[in-house]
Amino acid sequence: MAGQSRDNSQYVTEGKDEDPIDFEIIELLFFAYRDFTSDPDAILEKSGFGRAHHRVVHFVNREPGMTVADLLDTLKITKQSLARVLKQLIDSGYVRQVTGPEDRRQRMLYTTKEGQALARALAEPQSRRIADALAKTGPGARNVVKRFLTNMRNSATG
Amino acid sequence: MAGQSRDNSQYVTEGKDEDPIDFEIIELLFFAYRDFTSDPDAILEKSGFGRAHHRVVHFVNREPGMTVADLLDTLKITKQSLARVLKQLIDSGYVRQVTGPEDRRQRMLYTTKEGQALARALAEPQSRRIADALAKTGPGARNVVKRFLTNMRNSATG
DNA sequence: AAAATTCTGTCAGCTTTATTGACTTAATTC
DNA sequence: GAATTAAGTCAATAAAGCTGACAGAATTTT
Repeated sequence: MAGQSRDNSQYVTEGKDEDPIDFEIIELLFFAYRDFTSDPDAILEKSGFGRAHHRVVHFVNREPGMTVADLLDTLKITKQSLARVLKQLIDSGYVRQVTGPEDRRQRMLYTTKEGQALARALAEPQSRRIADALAKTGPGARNVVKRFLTNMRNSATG
Repeated sequence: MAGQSRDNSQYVTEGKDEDPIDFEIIELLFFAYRDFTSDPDAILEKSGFGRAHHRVVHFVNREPGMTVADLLDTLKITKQSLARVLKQLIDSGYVRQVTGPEDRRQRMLYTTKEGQALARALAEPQSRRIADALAKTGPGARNVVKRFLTNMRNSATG
């Protein structure tokens, strides 16, 4: 299978009788998301936390009082995976638990003030990146992007 | 939620009149990307591969003849991380290496026919998801989304 | 020609984030 | 009272990344 001046025509199956694949947007999504998630990493490193902590702080902050089961369902990870991360956040004072007022088996989750500040600090560069990108894209971009992203979800219906 | 009022003043550098944070699009991006990447996972599981393999096959397929260094630069991972994944793909017959015709230290990477088929199979559900989402979003969506995603990248200039 | 650098590959060990399975405690429901 | 549920924990494992160190082959510089 040698060397130079190979016959590469075998690889050019692109666009024969097959459906075209939207490689362009697939790649744009990959790069956009990679850079988007790189924003908070510097902050997380200082706290000794990782992306898993980021997600937990974010969602608890967004939906105060959510239970552990709620969080598991949102993140779609296992209880044991969450346990480590959640414990660290609680021990560090970013998240606290309150026994459910109706069902006392439940633990309702809340961010502390520090947790809120952390969530905000992490979201801030991401929010700025989004705002800049939308501004560059033009008026009306926000609405289109919002609808597109919503439609990309599994549960999207319209 | 009766809080013990601990001294939480450490992180409270930003007060009440803060910039609004675009939590909405941050979350939409998270969910959209999570579901988007979940598409190929079923296929990968059958092959015994993971997302790392996916990325390698994808980019080698998109840019045939790219060198190992090119790939490292694209993926932004280390040589040692790539090594494991790349070796498995070569051993399984999805990717092959050709000694660089000019610089013989280089290894130019190509997908085999099987590699092309795999790349296509992985991209297909993602492409369909994108097409459906764009169609639901409306005419002109593709262009707006493309510009937005481009602008989300670190290197974006306009 | 010799030395330095570059491209690739590999060994060894570590970290983060996830997994499954099994079990416990406490609280609620049947 | 028994069964179920919410949460927590212990143990073992896996995927995918990391750093550091080193080696072979090829190229470039001196």
